[in-house]
Amino acid sequence: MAVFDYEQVSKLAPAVAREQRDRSPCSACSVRGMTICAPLDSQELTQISAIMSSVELGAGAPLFDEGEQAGNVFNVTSGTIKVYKLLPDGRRQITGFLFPGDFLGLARQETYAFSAEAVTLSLLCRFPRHKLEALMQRLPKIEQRLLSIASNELVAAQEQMLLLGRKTAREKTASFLLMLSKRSRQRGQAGDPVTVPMSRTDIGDYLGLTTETVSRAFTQLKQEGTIKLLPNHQVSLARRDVLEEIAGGF
Amino acid sequence: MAVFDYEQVSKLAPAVAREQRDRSPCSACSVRGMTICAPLDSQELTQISAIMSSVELGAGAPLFDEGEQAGNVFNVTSGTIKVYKLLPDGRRQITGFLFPGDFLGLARQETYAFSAEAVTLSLLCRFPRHKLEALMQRLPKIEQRLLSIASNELVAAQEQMLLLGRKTAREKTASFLLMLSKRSRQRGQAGDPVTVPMSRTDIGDYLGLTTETVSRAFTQLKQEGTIKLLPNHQVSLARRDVLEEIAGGF
DNA sequence: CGCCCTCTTGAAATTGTTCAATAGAGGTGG
DNA sequence: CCACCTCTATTGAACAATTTCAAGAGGGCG
Repeated sequence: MAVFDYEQVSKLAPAVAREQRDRSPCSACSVRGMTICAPLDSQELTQISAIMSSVELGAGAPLFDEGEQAGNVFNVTSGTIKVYKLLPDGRRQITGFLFPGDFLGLARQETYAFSAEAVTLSLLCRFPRHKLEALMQRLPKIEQRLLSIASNELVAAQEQMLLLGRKTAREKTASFLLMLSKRSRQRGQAGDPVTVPMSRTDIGDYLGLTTETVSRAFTQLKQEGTIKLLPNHQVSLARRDVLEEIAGGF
Repeated sequence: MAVFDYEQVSKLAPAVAREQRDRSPCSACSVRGMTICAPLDSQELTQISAIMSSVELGAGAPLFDEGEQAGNVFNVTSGTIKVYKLLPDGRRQITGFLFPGDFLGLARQETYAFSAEAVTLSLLCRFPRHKLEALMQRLPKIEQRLLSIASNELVAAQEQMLLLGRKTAREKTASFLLMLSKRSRQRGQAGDPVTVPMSRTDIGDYLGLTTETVSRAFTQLKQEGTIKLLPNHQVSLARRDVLEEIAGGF
């Protein structure tokens, strides 16, 4: 019986979340150094893995919806997740994209304050909230780590508010590409031909723009030679310096 | 010698921060129940007050600037503080207004990620960061409180991103007034004739609009009878239901 | 190989900005 | 206490950026 026997049902998107318990999944975890698990020793990892289960989501599969009982928190181990809020008439604001190593569900409320959905095929570690909270009592390191994560998210959120409130479409797009590049490097991947797994619509909903405006901004940057659009959702930041100049302080 | 002998030098704005140490200031604190001090008993309050000092800022006085060494964290006890980020060319995004009971400076970085400045005459409690961190080791309740505060701020930040990215000027303005009203009630003050201490420019920089657009939105809401503009920075939410309808999900 | 969905491109419409001028409010000094 | 002065708010008109509406092109999957 294989240890990592994630069943492959999730290609059929939007698919239902698949899950599975697992004996020692953390030892092979490629993102442990960046997650809430980072400060834990192997004995503590055993404790946290005891309350953890795995979830696999196909592209487009929902993880949870805003307003739903917030029973779990998650750690992304592979793929891309988007987190968003809706207005009553359906307008959508994506408040963040999550990549491997990112933590999800920090809000200390009864219900989720946002919805979460897979952009691509994704794997996550799931922790029942009440169990993680119990564990935090014994391992204050986890709580400290969460505070540190929350602080970083707060800084990022303010940066995003600056972008949404004060940057032009062109500046927003440049900032977005640099953000993707930076985060790709943070998790040890290439920073230059950067993978852009999400649709133009998703990018627009993240930047407070329409699909069309995002498309035009990409086209303009491409025609100037600042970026190159490559196959397979790859974008080359041909002139990173120019991009940084345009983005203005990212 | 009076216990609360804050010297009155701050009328001359932009004034330099005034400060003063104090023996037992917390006992008279009117916002203790909402701050980081909330979970502490009187013995613990003594400990935290030992590392605290008071700061008074006149209207317009800066508290700190983005990029500055982040040596202190603060608790607002009276007045209004604005927190903002700037683009290289001077465009400004106000990422939050802080009122009595609010905590400031949570970011766990070497330097402040934003600037802070008094909107009105304000009083704050100041804690040297390294001392507060040392105290947190002994009083994990404080750390838990900070995590709870950070979570709430994160939820608010996402709400603000939805506003900035997807709401119209009219919707933003309605949301803003409701936010002020809600927070006024949270600290036990009237929710209806709400005080709007900040300028139209500040409101614009908070909502991602210009002064003129904010002014026009106020005028329109006034002419419809949804709000009434009263003297002394007061606004009556004559038709709160309509305002909520316009704001859309606040 | 073809179909469907996403992306791109164009033109018109709209929202919000910019520029400009007036009105109002608060504070100061006579 | 009143008049003045300055800063803020309001209003108007022209302009610009982005959105909306509408086709067409491209790419990936079955």
